[in-house]
Amino acid sequence: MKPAVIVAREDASAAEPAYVLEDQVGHLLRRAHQRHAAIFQERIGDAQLTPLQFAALVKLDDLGEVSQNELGRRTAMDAATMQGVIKRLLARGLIDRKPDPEDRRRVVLSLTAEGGALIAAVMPNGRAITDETLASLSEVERRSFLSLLKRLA
Amino acid sequence: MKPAVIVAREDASAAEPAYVLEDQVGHLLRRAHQRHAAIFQERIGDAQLTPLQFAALVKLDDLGEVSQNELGRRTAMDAATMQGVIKRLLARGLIDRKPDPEDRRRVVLSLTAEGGALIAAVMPNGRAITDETLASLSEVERRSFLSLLKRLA
DNA sequence: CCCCCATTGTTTGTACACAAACGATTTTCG
DNA sequence: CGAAAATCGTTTGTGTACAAACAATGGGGG
Repeated sequence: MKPAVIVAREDASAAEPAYVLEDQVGHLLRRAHQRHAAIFQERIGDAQLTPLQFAALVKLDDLGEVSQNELGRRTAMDAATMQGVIKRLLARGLIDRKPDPEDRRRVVLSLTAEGGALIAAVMPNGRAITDETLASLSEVERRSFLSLLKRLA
Repeated sequence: MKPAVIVAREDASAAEPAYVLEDQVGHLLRRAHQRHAAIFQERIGDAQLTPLQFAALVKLDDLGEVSQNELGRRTAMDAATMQGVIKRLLARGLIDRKPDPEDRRRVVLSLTAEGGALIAAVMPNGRAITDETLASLSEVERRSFLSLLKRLA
């Protein structure tokens, strides 16, 4: 026999369920992102390369030449963050930077030969990082998770 | 009639599908986390309170008295990050800090009256932030997403 | 044509995030 | 017991992340 109504609560006198930090999206997103960053660092194969730097190189590889702000929009970085990322990639000689003759506010960014070689070399590691991050999910669960996550972002 | 094999590729000569930045878990986690942080800031109701500070206050409210490292473990912050968070909460008088008589390495943290009042006041906003972050998903999708996300984190 | 307004890139200041190294304790185990 | 190992909190250095304010340039609409 089954009771007509089941009431399960942390505290029977509480009007609302408890606020459990570990169950909040924000906390879980932060921890998942932390874990991914750790996997990235361990597997990318270049100790100096960070997730944002990798993203910038991937996009430059896709797009060829772009302005700094444009690249920022494509990689979801704001202008101030972009500043630092670009500075470090320039210092390593992975990207090139020149003024745009058609718009003197702009600078045009592109990969150097070294940047191109590096991104080609570490791209497979990028795939492996994605796989390992999702390793605890089945193929079906991964697809479902990614599709839901995309709708949140 | 159905062909025996379907091969769909970005580039017929490529051995692997393209690496699309926008489809990678890492990028999506980062963007979802960014969006959540923006919603948090706009809705928490206290301009100075950050997600980590909120998390620390929530946990202190749960636990009563804890050491600094213990609180760090419960909120997924490392010791160095904790340092800054604690410093700012102390400066605002939201938490209290005293040496542990039983272990001279430790300091014991707890909420002050103000800290307790603040956390009680903004807790409902915390719930609203979670709701708004997940607003684009149905009830079933939310449960599914959170359960998958928890397994990743 | 010219002024307003948007865009581009830069700087400064605050707040995570973590590695690495440190001194001071406490615990463990030979 | 006493030395080695672990834990606790701190500091320093690098790298995101974003708000806010800024100068320079570009694009329109009156």
